[in-house]
Amino acid sequence: MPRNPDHARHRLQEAALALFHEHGYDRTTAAEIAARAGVTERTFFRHFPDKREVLFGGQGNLEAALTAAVTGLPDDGTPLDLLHRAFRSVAPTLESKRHFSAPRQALIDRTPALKERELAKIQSLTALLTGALADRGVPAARARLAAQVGTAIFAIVMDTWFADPAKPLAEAFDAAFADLADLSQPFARPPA
Amino acid sequence: MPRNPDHARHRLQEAALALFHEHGYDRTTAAEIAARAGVTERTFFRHFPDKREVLFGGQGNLEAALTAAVTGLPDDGTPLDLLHRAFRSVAPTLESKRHFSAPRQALIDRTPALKERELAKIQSLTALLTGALADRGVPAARARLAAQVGTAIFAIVMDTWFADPAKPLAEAFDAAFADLADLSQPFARPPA
DNA sequence: GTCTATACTGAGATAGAC
DNA sequence: GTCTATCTCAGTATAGAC
Repeated sequence: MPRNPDHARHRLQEAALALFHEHGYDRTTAAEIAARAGVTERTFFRHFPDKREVLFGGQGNLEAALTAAVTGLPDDGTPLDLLHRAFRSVAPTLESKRHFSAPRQALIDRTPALKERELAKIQSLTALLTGALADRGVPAARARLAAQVGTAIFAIVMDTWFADPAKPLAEAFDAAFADLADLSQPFARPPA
Repeated sequence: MPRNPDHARHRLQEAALALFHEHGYDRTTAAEIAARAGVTERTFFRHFPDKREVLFGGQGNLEAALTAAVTGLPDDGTPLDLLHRAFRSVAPTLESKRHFSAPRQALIDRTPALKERELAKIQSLTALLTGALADRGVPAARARLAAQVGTAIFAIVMDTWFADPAKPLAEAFDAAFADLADLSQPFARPPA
């Protein structure tokens, strides 16, 4: 029997996304995914420690790109400014993958188990960005707060962009970071 | 037939925390928890939809208190001010429960499966606060951003407070919101 | 309360790449 | 020969169905 050493992982991910889309996450078994990919169930769990992870593997690119951007950007600006520019720098890449990431996100949003995993990934990104800011000399507490606020903005922008891709991502990031300032301004109750 | 179903739930939670502490989350089975609480495994899953949830049941009080605070506070101030005061209002309650919540949090922090669930609970709180702010007239996008930033601050403050309870929670909230103002100050002015 | 599907784990064997 | 990916077999625990 022929072995397909490097491609089994990728085939598993494609099979998983297709089956999840057809029957839903809960109604798709790991054995079914493995069968469509041409491997055994046990092989599935060697590539992915659990069923949720099959949709999140190979996502290290974004994390690496963002941390590299934060590390490599010119020195001027506040921590939030650094994150703002880092987010802008990955906007083209994100936009080029929308055809894949949008349906994937829709699936995640309607599957609580996957939503939990996504939140954990976001927290992992927050930790990486905290470290990247700290490495540049930002005091630990400020770095952490900035990273947390930054990933919160990132998540909101991505969510609204998935709902309506009309506005370019870079502009959405600009608007969201500008909105941060508005939060310090008062608001009025609606007329009764 | 047990006569105190409400107590069974509480006994299950206490048994779970104790066993998780003794043997770790992964190495504790739902059957073991049920046995120590004097009920069957089936009863465990009737009270909690899954094993993770046993540590998060009965946490609706905090969510209710925070949303009620946001809804009931006087009108003046920014969205972040509202959240700031809401957090301050629950600080005494949080401090009174530290003897229970601190070891619980330590267990969550070293158990990825529980950390995921906690992040989902935080997101649920974020959604509630977003709604509470929106009900007061804060525009939807601003409400969401404020709630997201607010819960990020809340999580950071709780984490540092668990690590070092020396500073009172109310003061920690004051300091964290002040730090946030520092982070966003450069963005308060329109770009040149 | 009972039964069962399925997610996940461990140990050992096999097959090909190097 | 080593190394790594895969398979086989046997098992436990969660969670949902009955």
